[in-house]
Amino acid sequence: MTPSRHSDALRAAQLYYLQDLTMDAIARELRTSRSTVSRLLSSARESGLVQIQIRSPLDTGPELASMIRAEYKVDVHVVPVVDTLNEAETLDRVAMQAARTIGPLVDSNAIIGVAWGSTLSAVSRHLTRKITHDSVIVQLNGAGNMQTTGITYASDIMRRFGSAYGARVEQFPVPAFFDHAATKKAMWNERSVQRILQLQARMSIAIFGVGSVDADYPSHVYAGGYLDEDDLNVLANSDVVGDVATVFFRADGSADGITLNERSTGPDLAQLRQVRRRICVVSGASKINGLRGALTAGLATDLILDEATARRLVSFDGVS
Amino acid sequence: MTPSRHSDALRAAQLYYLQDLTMDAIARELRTSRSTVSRLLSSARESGLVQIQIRSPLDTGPELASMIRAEYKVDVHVVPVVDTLNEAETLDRVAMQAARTIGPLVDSNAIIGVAWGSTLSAVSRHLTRKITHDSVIVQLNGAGNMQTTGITYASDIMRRFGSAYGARVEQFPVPAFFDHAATKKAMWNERSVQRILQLQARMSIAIFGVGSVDADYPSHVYAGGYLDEDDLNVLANSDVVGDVATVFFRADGSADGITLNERSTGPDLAQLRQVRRRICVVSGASKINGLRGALTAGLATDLILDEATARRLVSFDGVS
DNA sequence: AAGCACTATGCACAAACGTGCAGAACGGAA
DNA sequence: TTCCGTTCTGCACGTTTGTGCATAGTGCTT
Repeated sequence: MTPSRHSDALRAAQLYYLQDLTMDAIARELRTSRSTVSRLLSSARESGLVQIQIRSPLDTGPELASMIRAEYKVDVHVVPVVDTLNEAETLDRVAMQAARTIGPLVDSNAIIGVAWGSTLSAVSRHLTRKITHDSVIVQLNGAGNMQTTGITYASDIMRRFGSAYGARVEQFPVPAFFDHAATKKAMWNERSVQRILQLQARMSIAIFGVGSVDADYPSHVYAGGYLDEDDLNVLANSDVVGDVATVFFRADGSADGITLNERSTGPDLAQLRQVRRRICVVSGASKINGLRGALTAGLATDLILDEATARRLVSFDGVS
Repeated sequence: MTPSRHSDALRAAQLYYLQDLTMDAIARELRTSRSTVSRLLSSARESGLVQIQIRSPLDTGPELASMIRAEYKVDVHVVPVVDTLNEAETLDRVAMQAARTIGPLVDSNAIIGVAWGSTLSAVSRHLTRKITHDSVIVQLNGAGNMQTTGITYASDIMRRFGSAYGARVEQFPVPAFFDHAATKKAMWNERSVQRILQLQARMSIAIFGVGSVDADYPSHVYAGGYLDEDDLNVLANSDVVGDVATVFFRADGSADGITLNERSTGPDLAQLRQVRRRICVVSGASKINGLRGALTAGLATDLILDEATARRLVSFDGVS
């Protein structure tokens, strides 16, 4: 009974959230049982019919969020955590809040660029549904590596985004890094690749994590067989601090002359900065160096991170 | 303890609405009692920190809302009502939903034009707080009449808007109608009046009800001593169907040649149509004729009305 | 320092809510 | 029509949440 059920859900949501009736009262109004109303409301939230968002006041005293906001000119969402939480639990919380924060930003006709990695994977698992039209999810960078084509991992993430927002999914079926810059150049002229690149150029939202070269638990990129020994050595001996979508940068935000980027498949930083809404999700204080670089480079317009990392971000700034 | 209390509220709201923790769990995390958390969350909702909104899908089958939307090109919010409700209860519901719907549209630096009348009065009583900066509430039309200066009534409405959004309030201290068009012309050149007019010209949101000449319970305008016998007779014998902010119009949406408007203090229809967001709130099916005129005139971008009126609106259209 | 007015807190109880479960209703397929 | 699988519904129970009240805390005045 999808037709009337949907409109019942809308009605119930209006009465509950907009008029503060109790479920009991709504049940009487809809001539059904209270439990059904409870379920209608669940499905209304579930399907994105009801949107709950938290607008952190932009001016709250000298707090973490506002300090970071002032320093880096980004919209900050600090996820509260308690120190008894471990890495995985923290990631889960951050991902959940990120998913819910992204929801309201997504709209019809959006082109949403999505990177991959453990952070994005976690986020994708917590997305709340929201019905949109003619939206597209486009993969930001290739995911193939020397062992696998990377299909399953990255495409699961993409697929979850797609189904949460009812959007078309456009994969980017190339390796994360080419072995030879020349191959990349050649591929970039292929029409199948051009199509993806042109979508990327028209992105209205980009969502990504950051990799940090010196993280305690190195990101997929640094550990997952994407780069060989030589590459890793070069990285370690350079002043690269991290990456976004497999594009590397230094602490000062610069990326020029980093040869690895010539073989990488992610959007270059200048192009990324063109995107109206660039959402960076970070969990785990050990990513701090990569994060600072990304912020300095102006890669993000919105930052969602856990409290512990936020604290380190500002204390570092104070020291330096 | 406003500083930490506020940030506790934010934290609680994030944990509750964004991460689905129970209040109990949040209480432990904040080292306080569950009841305090309950109260923190109340105040977070209360103060507009948490925004709940319902996005009615724009494409739901052949329903009331979408029929009206298609016909008049407005964003429609139909307020569900049961037929056991009387006029006053319906108005209350509509007003409540209107207030909550308006909330998310208000933002910092907004200039919000507000009319007066029983509908607006009801709406003003249900506004939810939302902190904004440098917003202004500006009165759309004068409220003085032959008995009183209209100060208390209209200014209560304005004041409530102002305090809900933390906005400056700009009253319009003139009568609703001048006795002589010439006086209006003269006053319109006064600098004190000019200031208000210029604010009105820069409005980003306008909120108003409609008056209908043949309503069962005539609006304030037609009954409150704003117009004398002669005026009312002229109206009754003309083809005027209603008014918005004391500016009259015909069923076809036209207003040219209606002499009363030359003495009225509301913004003329062309000017009103310049406003980006024009929110019309209507409760009570007897206002149908005025409403149709207003919609035909393209005065509203958003319409909030009760279900019964919505139903009559489309059935009329079907018949004619 | 004491007194006072006001606000915030936790307790305890009542109200409101979510959900497993069993039965009803529905929608094909035979 | 009957059967079976699926979905929807209401009940009953346990959990979660709101709130009046007494108490503790806070800041301001004298």
